[in-house]
Amino acid sequence: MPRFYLTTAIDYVNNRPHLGTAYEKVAADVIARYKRLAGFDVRFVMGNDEHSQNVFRRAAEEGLSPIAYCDRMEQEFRQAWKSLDLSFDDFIRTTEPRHAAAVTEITSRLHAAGDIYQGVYEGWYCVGCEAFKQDKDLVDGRCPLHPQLEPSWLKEDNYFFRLSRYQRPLLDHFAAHPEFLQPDVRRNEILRLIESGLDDISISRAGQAWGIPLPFDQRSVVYVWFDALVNYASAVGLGTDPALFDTWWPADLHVIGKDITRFHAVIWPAMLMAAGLPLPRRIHGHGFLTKDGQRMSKSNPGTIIDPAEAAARHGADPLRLYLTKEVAFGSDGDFSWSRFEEKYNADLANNLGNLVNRVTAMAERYRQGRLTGSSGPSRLRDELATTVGRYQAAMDELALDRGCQEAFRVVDAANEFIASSEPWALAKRGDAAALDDVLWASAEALRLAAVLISPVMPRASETILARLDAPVRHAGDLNLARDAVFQTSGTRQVLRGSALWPRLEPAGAVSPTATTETTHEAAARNPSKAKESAVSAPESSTPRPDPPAAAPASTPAPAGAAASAPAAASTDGRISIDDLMKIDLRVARVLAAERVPNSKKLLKLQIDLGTEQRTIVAGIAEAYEADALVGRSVAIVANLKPAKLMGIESNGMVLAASPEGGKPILVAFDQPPPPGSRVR
RNA sequence: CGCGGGGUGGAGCAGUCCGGUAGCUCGUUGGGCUCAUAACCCAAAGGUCGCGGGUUCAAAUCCCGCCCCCGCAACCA
Repeated sequence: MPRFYLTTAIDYVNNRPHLGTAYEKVAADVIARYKRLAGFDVRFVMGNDEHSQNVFRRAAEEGLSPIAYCDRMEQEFRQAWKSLDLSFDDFIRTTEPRHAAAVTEITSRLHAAGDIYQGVYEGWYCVGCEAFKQDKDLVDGRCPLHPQLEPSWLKEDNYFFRLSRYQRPLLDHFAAHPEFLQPDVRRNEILRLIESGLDDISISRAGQAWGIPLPFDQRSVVYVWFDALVNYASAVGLGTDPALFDTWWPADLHVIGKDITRFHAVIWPAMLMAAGLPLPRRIHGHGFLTKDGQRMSKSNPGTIIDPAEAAARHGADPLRLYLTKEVAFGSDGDFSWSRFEEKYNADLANNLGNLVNRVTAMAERYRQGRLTGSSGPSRLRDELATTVGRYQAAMDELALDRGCQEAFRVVDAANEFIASSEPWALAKRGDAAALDDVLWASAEALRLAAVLISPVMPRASETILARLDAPVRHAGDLNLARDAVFQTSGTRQVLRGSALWPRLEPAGAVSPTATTETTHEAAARNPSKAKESAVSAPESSTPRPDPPAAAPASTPAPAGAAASAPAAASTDGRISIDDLMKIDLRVARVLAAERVPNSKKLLKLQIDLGTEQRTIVAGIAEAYEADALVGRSVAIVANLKPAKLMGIESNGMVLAASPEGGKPILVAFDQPPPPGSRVR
């Protein structure tokens, strides 16, 4: 039996999975299931990436040891994936011994091949990010994410991988294997990148505990990216199980997001070349999902959808169908509930679901469910054969959306066939033989549709096959060559059953907004989680709604550089009146306002505080015209340390409500108080 | 000149690499049918393919210039 080994990107566990992450997994699962359907022995691997410093910090924030935190996240991810019916065969975690063994194996090979050398990495290091920063990443010499922290100039003994050596071999490989990286946009992008020259890359970090030690220098750990890539090999036994490795390596397909193509299409192949291992056959960089046209991002909670919640709403199958059929695999796509419902009604309620109902209803009504086939009408049969061929061609080239369309073309063909052959008229006329043929053929068409759709909607497929009394009805047992073929003869006892996908009625009593509410609420419930963790500095005393979990029984977190507990946070996040009085809130009058050139959100305000005038930069340009603010009274924080924004020093902060996902709304007074008045 | 994506009938998209009838889904309108979840089938209306040049016998597609929209980043103190 031919084999097929495919992987998805492993996920950082510093955040919970969202629909964007789920999109990739669903697509990969559809491919995995399709390959099984097509007769391949499939190994489908997913997993988590756990050696990141973000994870380390995140665990500390939650009061957990890194590994305990990762254990918990594994459960969260597994649960999410389970709710989407993902059929992965293995789940790899980079903290597992088998992974460490593989990383050790690869780094040793690279070292032996002379492709690793020692050097000194020096540069600006931001403690907040725990990362080195390039000069171009710094604004006024400071890390934009942590402007209050002084970056430090660090020197670190580092090991480097001679990536530069592989420019030529990589180009040759790309030339010899046009299918190596898909889609073409990505391929061209990467080719240009390689052609422009490759720098050696640092592959180790000194003085960190969270990671896999370098075999030839235990004081350093392997840099997380280098470590993570190896998972594809460790999951099939590199360094631990040679027989398994020989069976499955090289991978047939890496499914990844377009943002990480360079790691997978440049660094990873070069590593493999250096290690003397064969390269994966194909890498597919898919696009991103947006929510209602907006990029999904933690800083925009309205765009974050919990996959399990989404699947719970109308079932995993319809969600899987949407993700597969409505988004071209490779391009970006959008998800919205209104569109989802539209598609649900069109494809599932009106077409596939209705077809199931009408076919089984006729079988029941005219034949007590008993169908017999002798020789089906050849026109329908031929048409279906062609469609199956197109389906296969599309799926083979990973055009999953087109594959789905072909599957639904089978449904259309069945509906057209029924309309044109009018079984109800045959029944009335008493033409039993013709009626039998039509009923049989309709049921066969429906059975074929169920087979073709099984990779996308495995549960629905099985339900339909069961109702049709199909000889093979378990998704895992289906075989395309055998089961996606129109049978001309046989006997079946068909069952009717209830509607698979009742039509969703728009609006009405339940407003569409009421449904979207759930996600908003979910996000709002835990604002600190929804906020991008990297943005909020560890020392910020943001009140945390969820108290740290009870002290972990396992090893306490090693005290890392920035792993210090949040300062001053008292029991429940509340502050004393003394703390409050530290904040000098004042009324100010806007004397002049102008847009900060080249900025999108910033207004430069000249304000009168009664005793003095100041310049304040406020991020309200999206909501307020500069001119409209002049003369207006605003509330400001007067004793905030100055900060530079777009090169302008801001001395204070204007208070405004910041609705989630919305534009700021200034704090206002019902009558203008004198400038300089204290606000308390 | 920051990086990237996009502008095709009312909506969402395909087609653009490799020029030659502008296609699909939804919606709308009319008709049909009654087995079915107000479903299904047939038909129709509806498009300056963002704008302006150019190449060509022929441009949505190739070339040049421009406009607009959306992400991301730089700026939410």
